[in-house]
Amino acid sequence: MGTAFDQDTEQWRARFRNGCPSRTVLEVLANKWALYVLSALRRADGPMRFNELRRLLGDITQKMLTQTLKNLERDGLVARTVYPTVPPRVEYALTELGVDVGRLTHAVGEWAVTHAPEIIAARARYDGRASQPPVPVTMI
Amino acid sequence: MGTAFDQDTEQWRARFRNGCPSRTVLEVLANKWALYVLSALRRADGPMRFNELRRLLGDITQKMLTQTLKNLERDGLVARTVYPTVPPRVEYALTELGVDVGRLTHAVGEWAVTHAPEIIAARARYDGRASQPPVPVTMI
DNA sequence: CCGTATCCAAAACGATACTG
DNA sequence: CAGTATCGTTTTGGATACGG
Repeated sequence: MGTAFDQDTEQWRARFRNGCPSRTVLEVLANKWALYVLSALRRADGPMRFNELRRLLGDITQKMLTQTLKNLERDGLVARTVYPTVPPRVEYALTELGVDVGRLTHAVGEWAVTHAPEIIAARARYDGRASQPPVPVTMI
Repeated sequence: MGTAFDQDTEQWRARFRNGCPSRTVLEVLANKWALYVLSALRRADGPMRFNELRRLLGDITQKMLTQTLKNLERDGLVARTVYPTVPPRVEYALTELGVDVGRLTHAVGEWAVTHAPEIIAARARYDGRASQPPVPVTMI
């Protein structure tokens, strides 16, 4: 028969078997550009056009911007509005949920500002203090 | 000459050029097993041995557990202690920074519990409500 | 202007076999 | 017990060309 410990363990395990919301949220944010697109839209505090985003982000390719925006739209974080003009005009803006995610990423950023230097230092220690490039730690 | 807007834009861009701490933190958490290993060590609230972790996590391979622990150790989140016995005994525990990351992931989990269902619903809407598998949304 | 489609390289992940 | 080494698959990101 299972002990009380086994039951707790099974409960704990169940959270990882699939559908773990923490994982879902991290999947949204963990790809290369999502954080930056979100930040750009948050900064704009209003709708932005496709090429406006592209110029702001600088070195993102069309493919990756399209893909990132599509994912964010799918996840309900960004709203896409198409104006049927010629040439076409497409605007992107944060949804309510997107604004809320922005608060979450801001919290992560706050934590990062104070603790990422410790992570970077730990890495330098682990890597054997050989030829460490000068890392700017004052950014967000 | 640059306008005030251009200067703000350049400042904003500078945060993405490299060394963005938010990115650093997400890199730590975004891989497949880090969150779960962290959670296991947090739950144990003390040192755990390699195979103890392996059994608890269930379907992780040796390779991925080794790799994940190595990364977490490199990032200063987990402390590895080797006892020179035969057979060898190796213990893993959260560092202070690891405990602190635990608080961060807990915050993400809290947000996820309340909002991941909205993300999942948005995906279902976007995907055209075709054959959605029953998703358990009450987990962490 | 706002995308798609295609191809390619690199990285993450997993299965399996072997070692002090 | 606690790993390392190797190999194959899958996923991710980027470059380029083309279309409504």
